[in-house]
Parts: sequence; structure tokens; C-alpha cells
Amino acid sequence: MPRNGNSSQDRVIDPTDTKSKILDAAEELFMEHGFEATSLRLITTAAGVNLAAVNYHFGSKEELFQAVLTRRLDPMNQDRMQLLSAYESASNGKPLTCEKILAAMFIPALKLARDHQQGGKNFLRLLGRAYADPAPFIREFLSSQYREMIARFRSAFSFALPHIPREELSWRLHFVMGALSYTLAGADMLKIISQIHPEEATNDELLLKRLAPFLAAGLRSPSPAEDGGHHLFQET
Amino acid sequence: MPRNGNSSQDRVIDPTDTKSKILDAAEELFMEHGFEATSLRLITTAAGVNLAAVNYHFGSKEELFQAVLTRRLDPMNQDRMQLLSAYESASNGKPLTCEKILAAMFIPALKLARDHQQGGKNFLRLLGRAYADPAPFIREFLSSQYREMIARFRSAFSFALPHIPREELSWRLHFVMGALSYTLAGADMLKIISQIHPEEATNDELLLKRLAPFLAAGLRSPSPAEDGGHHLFQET
DNA sequence: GTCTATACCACGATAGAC
DNA sequence: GTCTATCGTGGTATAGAC
Repeated sequence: MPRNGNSSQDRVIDPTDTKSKILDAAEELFMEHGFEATSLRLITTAAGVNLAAVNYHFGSKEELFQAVLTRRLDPMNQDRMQLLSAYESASNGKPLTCEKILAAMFIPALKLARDHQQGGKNFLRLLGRAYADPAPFIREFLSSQYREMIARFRSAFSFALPHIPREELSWRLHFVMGALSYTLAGADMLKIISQIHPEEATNDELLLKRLAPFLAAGLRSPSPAEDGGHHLFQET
Repeated sequence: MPRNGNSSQDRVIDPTDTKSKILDAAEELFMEHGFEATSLRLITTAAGVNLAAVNYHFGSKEELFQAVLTRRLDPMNQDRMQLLSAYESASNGKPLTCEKILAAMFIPALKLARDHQQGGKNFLRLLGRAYADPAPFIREFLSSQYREMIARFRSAFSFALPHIPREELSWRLHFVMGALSYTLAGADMLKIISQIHPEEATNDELLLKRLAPFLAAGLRSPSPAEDGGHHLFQET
């Protein structure tokens, strides 16, 4: 039994084999309905394979979900780190601006959202949702997938913003990841927040173009430690 | 059959009746395991009532979930709007600062997190997760719960930041809600982002104290329309 | 009105035949 | 590798007791 793992001598990507058919169908359905609401019976029917094939090829529904995420997530994070390195090389040892570092995070995400013909558009929404999912297997999986990239970007920000204490910077990076995830996941929420035209709300590029300056301003803002602490929450 | 709806002549809150027992047990279990992962059999066993009682009193698992959220959410949003009005009255017609408006959003959330003896601590995490949930019934429910409060705060920000176009402000409010939700939901994620001490990561007050200045800086930042547009995403 | 017992169908998972 | 049969558990609906 192969179970998971494209490790040893997997034959190259053949979109007609059972494993690929499951992966494609699962991606589309997970994107549309989320993890829990998508049944294996729905996936296997759409893929035209037997119900038991999922368990044979992936081991479980959870492992199938991780395989769906990994297939796109891993290349994206590699792209992010390479782009950041390219920017750093071009700057001759001078710190990058926050906007530039954020661009290294956002551009590969946009590429992912647009390049893949099917599903790419909505993959980021699936990812954003996964961030807030309480299931331990999802949290641990994302943790391992993101650890390296986060560490890489934290040192870039640390170099760009030397006056911000390292711990404060960790918080702000957390806020950045949060706003990014939520923004990508919650496009529907725009209808709540307001009268933004729907056709514009689905345009991820425009969305990130507005998010980046917003976050850059927050990243650059004076550290609470150095502005005397204005005790926001202690008034009536 | 009563179904849902505390509308007509419900007897006052009696924490020993079946409906309250279900509500309390459900809140605790939903907070711990999320919506999908919490079974009705688990809830009814913990509450010491019959399985069918949920369907009798609430109609469905979904409606039970909404009842759990409403019980705390509705008073919180009322508090937010009252606090904002109080700040505005005290300012003699002058615009509030962004920090002050954000305080009106955050303080009632903190009160909720701390005042209620059981569960209050983790209720905001449950709420943050619900924000990113793809289930239509959750999205529609939150939409209706938040619509009034969001409109109220948007006009406050609009008055405080007259130079920001109304549409840009809608985006920024969306980012604020996103960062807030995600931050509250994803306390576990701090372990990924970094070496922040765990005991500190669970301190919601400290968390919001750092988030508020970060968001205020983003809200105040110059509008992309007025800084000439630096075309972040069009370079290589 | 309130509560209970019970039955129903869909789900994820797995064993074993082919 | 693939398929069928089956198991335990999930949400839900209802008949009937008090």
C-alpha cells in the first residue's frame, strides 16, 4: 500500500491517474464547502473513483486535505523566500522598505491565485479558512509548513525596523498574517462591512494593493514601549 | 412546541432548566472543539438531558449554535455602540481619535472575555473562528448580528478621518475586523509566529493593547489615491 | 408543554474478495 | 489496485409517556 508520500519513485504527474483525479476533485470541493462539509462520497463521485480509493491512496480524509494544501502551499512559500532574497540582493545591504517585504509575501500569493487555471482563484480562501480552524491536525500542519518562511520574514522585518523590539515585532507579524489570512478568506464578509461593489470585491489584486499600505503603516508605527504607553484600556 | 425564540412570555433565566443546561454545556464544548467536531450526543450527555431535547428546544444543531453566540454577542455589540456614543458625547462635537474609536470596539470584547466566570475567556476564540467559517448559516447570522454596529463605527471613523475616501475606509474597516477576529481566534498561532511566552499569549488584554496602535496607524495612513499610487505589484 | 425512546439515513473508516 | 460489504457514530424526526 502506497499511502501518502510522493517520496520514492512516484511516476511523474499524470492527471489521469486515480490519485490526481482525487486531488483535483477534492481541491475544488474543499474550496467550495470547507473541510467538514465536504464528504468523501462527494469527492469520489466527482472524481469518478471508488469511495475506498481515498483511504488507499491518502490514508484518511485529513491526510487528503493536507495533500491538497501542500501541493500549492509549498511552492508558494518557496517563491516568497526566493523573492525576498532577490530583493535583498538588489538592495546592496541596505534594509528593504516594509512595502517591499510585504510585496515578497503578497506577490507569490497573487501568482498562485491567478496562474492555475482551475480553482486557483479560490485556493487562498481555503487557506485563509484553514488558519482559523481549531482542528489540531490542521494547526500542526500549517505550523510546520510556515515555520521556515515566517522565520525568514521576521529577520527581514527586524533588519528593516531596528528600532522595534524583537518581541513587539513578533506580535506585529502575527497581526500581518492575521489580516492577510482573514482578508483572503472572508471576501464574503465585505458585503457585511459595506457597499463595496461585488465585482471589485473578488479582485484579489486590488484587495492586496489596499492591504499592503495599511499593514506597512502599522509595522512602522512607534513601539508602545517608546511612546510612553498611553494606557488605552484603563480609562472608563 | 417552543422551538427557538425567547420572544413571548419566557420565564426568566433559570440556570437549572433544560434549555439553559443545554446552552451552557454547548457553549463550553463548542469553544473547546469547534462547531463540527462537537456532537449533540456529547452536549446532551454533559448537560444531563436527553438527545432529543436539543431538537425540541432549538430546532437543530445550527440554531443551537446561533443561540450560543447570540447570548453573548448581542450584549457585547450593544455595549460597543453605547460606549462609542459616550465617547462622542464627551468630545463636544470634535472627532474622536482612531485609538478612542478602537477602544470602544475592544473594551466590551475584553469585558466579555473576563466578566463571565465560565467560558468567557475562550468565547472570543469561538467567535473569531466563526468569522472564517464557510458555512452559509454562520455567515448570514454574523452578517445580521454585526450590520448595525459596523455601520455605526464606520460613520465614527468617517468623521475622524475625513480625508480618507469612504470606499477606502470600508476596506480598512474590513482589515481591522479581520485582524481583530484572527488575533482572537488564533492564539495558538502565536507559537508558529514565534517565541512569545505562552502565558503571555493567552493574555487578551496585552494582545489588544498591542493590536490597537498597530491598527490605528494603518487607519490613519495616507490614502493610496492621494500618494500618487506607487504600483507595488507591478515591479518584477 | 415537556421530555424520552427509538428509528432513520449519511458519514468516515476498514477488512477481505477479486 | 480496486471494489463491495459492513461497522460505529453523526444529525434529525417522530411517536408517545408524563
